Amino acid sequence: MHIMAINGDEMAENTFHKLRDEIENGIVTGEFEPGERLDEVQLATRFGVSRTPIREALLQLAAIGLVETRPRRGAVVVDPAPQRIYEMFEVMAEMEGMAGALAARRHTDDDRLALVSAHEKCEAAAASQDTDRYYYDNEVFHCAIYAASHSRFLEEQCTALHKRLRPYRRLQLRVRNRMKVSLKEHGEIVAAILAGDADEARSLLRSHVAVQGDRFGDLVANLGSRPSGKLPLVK
Amino acid sequence: MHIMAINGDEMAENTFHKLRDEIENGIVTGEFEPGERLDEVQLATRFGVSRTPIREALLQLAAIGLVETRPRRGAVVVDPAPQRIYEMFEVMAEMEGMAGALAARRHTDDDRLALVSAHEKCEAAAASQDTDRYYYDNEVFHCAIYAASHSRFLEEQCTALHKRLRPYRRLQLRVRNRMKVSLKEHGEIVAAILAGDADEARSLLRSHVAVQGDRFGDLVANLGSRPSGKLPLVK
DNA sequence: GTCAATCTTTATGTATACAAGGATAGCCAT
DNA sequence: ATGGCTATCCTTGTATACATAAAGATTGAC
Repeated sequence: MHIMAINGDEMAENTFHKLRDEIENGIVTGEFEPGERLDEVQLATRFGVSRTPIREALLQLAAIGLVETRPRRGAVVVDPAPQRIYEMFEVMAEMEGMAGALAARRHTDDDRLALVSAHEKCEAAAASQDTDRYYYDNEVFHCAIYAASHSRFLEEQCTALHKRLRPYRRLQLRVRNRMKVSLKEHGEIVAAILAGDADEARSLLRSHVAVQGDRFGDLVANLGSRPSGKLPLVK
Repeated sequence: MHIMAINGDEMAENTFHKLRDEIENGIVTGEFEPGERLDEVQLATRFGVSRTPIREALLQLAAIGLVETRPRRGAVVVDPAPQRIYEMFEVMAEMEGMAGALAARRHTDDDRLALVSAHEKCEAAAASQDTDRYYYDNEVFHCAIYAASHSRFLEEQCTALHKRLRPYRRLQLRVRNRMKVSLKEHGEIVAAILAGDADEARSLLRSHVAVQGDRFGDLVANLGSRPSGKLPLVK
């Protein structure tokens, strides 16, 4: 009798799975900068494995859209233009709005608890001016909404996009007072969802996530201060 | 026959690229049935290559969500439950609605031409009762809307989801009169977009794509009769 | 001194080899 | 005969080897 510690989701991962998560994490964390070349042998030696699982990880990341591969030229971390980042937020806003609308209609008691709990944690983080903690709790909050939509597929799509936008979301928090404003919007969103007001939840979430008006300018401005943009070496 | 505009970027693909497209095509075509196991050596011998590029192709397809890989157990074609298919259409409806809304606001003269032209081709196909042709022209029509949204990212997302839903969309066309109804809706959608009525375009596209009410029942019913007919796909 | 062509080098892409974990079938016990 | 255990085989997962194209360096010409 083995004790199967595997709970629904399987923890049994292969090497390339772990590598994929590791590299993916490195990308959204910023350890691997946008535009940076991801050398296979370099990564292989760094992680103490052969090139094979590295390649497999990189190809999966390429399929997701986190890296780009040019034939015979290897993989580089994607470096989306501001326009594209804007488009991504635009789509994200729509999907979150959808999730909120569905959540307003379909949420269960458990969802209510999770949502309120996540919101309270955000409040605590904001009260203690802990940006990092707010950054994390904010993610939990949004994921709670995805879950409450009771659409597994939508939840997956939202989570994936959310992950890709992680670096830029973080930049946004650096804008003055953004945390306070964000928290206030969270409160209204929770109220709308709990009240079952789908339309209100949708529009609130849409504008909460969208990067419009000044916020787009703020984002672009912060992009510049990013250590990225490896300038092509002038010979 | 698409006219794949080669825009500066080279089409120079590697073996695993071609294999990926080949297998992906086989999946959406129905050659590889849902739930079918994809044996690596079998595919390797079939395509006359080694296991390496096959694995790379399968892993990319796994990242996209067209196949599932269980550790040490190989890859199988995903076989989504009706509930999940419904969810996918639900999300697709929202995204198409968004594309339509953006298209209504942002479309250029070229977009108008492409849209009207695609619509007319659909009319011709419907008039000649050519289901296969309608199926293809319908895709072109929807892609024209994505393009008119002038959001490259949204366009990509829509195209990807559209591709994944291909098999089920085809099933829907088998429902009596669906082609006629679909065409009528297209006409209204075109009118709304050309008129610049974003809200109308959104709601029309939403209900055009969504699988609600009877249509969900029709879909599920047709799912059962699937394995019999390998879907001939107009390429 | 600059530019270009060719050679060298280095990294990618594919094939093959090796290791290890399931699956299956056969055998033993109840 | 049936249930469980074990041994074998087969497939996946990873490492290594080899081929080839692209980037860089070196040398020669103008």
